[in-house]
Amino acid sequence: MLTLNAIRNQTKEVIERLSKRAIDRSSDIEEILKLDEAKRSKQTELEQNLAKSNMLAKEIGELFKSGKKEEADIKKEESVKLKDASKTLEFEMAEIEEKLTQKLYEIPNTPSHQVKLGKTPEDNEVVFEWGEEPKLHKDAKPHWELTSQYSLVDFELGNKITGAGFPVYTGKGARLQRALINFFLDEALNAGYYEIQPPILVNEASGYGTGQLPDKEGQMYHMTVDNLYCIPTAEVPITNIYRDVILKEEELPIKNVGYTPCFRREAGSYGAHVRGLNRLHQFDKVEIVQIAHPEKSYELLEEMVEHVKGLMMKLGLKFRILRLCGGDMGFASAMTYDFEAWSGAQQKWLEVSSTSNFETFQANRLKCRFKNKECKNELVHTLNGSALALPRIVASILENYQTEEGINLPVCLHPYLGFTKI
RNA sequence: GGAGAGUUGUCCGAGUGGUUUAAGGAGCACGCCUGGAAAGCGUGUAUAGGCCCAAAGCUUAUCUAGGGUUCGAAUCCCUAACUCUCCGCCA
Repeated sequence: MLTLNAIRNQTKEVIERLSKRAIDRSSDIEEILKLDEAKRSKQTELEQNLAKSNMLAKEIGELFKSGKKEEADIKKEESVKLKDASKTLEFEMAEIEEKLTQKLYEIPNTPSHQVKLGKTPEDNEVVFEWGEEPKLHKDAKPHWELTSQYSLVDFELGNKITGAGFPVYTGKGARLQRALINFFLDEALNAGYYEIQPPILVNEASGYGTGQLPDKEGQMYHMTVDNLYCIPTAEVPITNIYRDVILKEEELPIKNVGYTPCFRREAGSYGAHVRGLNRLHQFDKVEIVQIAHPEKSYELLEEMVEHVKGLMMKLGLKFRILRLCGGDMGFASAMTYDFEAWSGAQQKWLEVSSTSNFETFQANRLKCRFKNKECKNELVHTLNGSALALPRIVASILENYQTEEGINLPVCLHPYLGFTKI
């Protein structure tokens, strides 16, 4: 959620930055400003009333004490009248306030200056590309055939136990998963991240904190009996650690890493592009999260990008980095880099990481602040990125490293695997 | 799941309807004192808002949360969350 302060004091800049999402939000902003003003005038009126009531109550107390009951009764009547007036004002104010927050919730984050104006994925900028086209033999197969040929993933079995999109990893497939998770975690630890193992069910407040609620309610699995949600990403519990927290400036930046399974309903997406491991309801991901000083956040975003880059290079997978255009960015993001791994047999790019700076958008909802040099509380910036999401990495590895004699796994994984080849 | 007890500021802790404008203590910060430190003394010590160009000042709300009773609620009533103890169940 954008801060009212920004909308009020930097109106022009907010509208300008929002326009990069290829939608004009100026009328919404105008409405917010109007509602804000209306709310404030009601509030002033209400508070003056309350101040009077408080004074009267005190006077009545003193009159009672000195035994002047009749005078007290007169003041009582006055007080009752004031109270009615206050109730009306309070109601009116609450009504305006609700409209205001509703409107605020609907406004996406303002893209950073570096983000290009654009509407669709075609407008995204490729900022980096690395690796060579794998030389595959003529019978090279897509990963969903390899997984069944080598008994790595059983989609049918998952279908039986749970449903489509919940694969069962078996044998070397399961061990590859475990190796990747450990590799990603160790790499993050070496880069200075602190490991967290969070709950994978979260409450409503956490959903609101990172912005999954109310807008993306349909994306999460919801346990209605206990009103808990399955996390769609470790970002939700790990960032919510800092909900309602005031940090010391010297604690920043906080760098956390966590592995969790992730659950996404992905309602309405079926067909060829969800084949095999391309899109699942449950998948594994190692996530890096940073809580940053506002002046340092973009530097740290680049640092995170470098970290993910390093992972891809060690895995030896051809990949590219996109800086998303305004229209393709997530609702809460101010700037996002997507990493795409090349899938040699499918001949297409698969998104394997999304690394973003949310600036104060999440921090505002989370109420995560730090005490700055003037001892004032200031909102932090939050950042996160996948480092990395497993299924599509597995797909790329299997497809790109396949030979007629089997699949040669990346050297960096050997110590984690206990075997080198499938 | 059942029964009981609890939740007050950074922390401890007093407080059963009106000088609570949240006592007192500890911690922390600053100052005095000191050769330096401790002790001692003094001052300060939350959050979110509103009025205001701003500051100063004034003001509202916040004693786990949300409702209610009352002229007036930390205090009384209702609901919920959490913590502790005992019982039950359990990897």
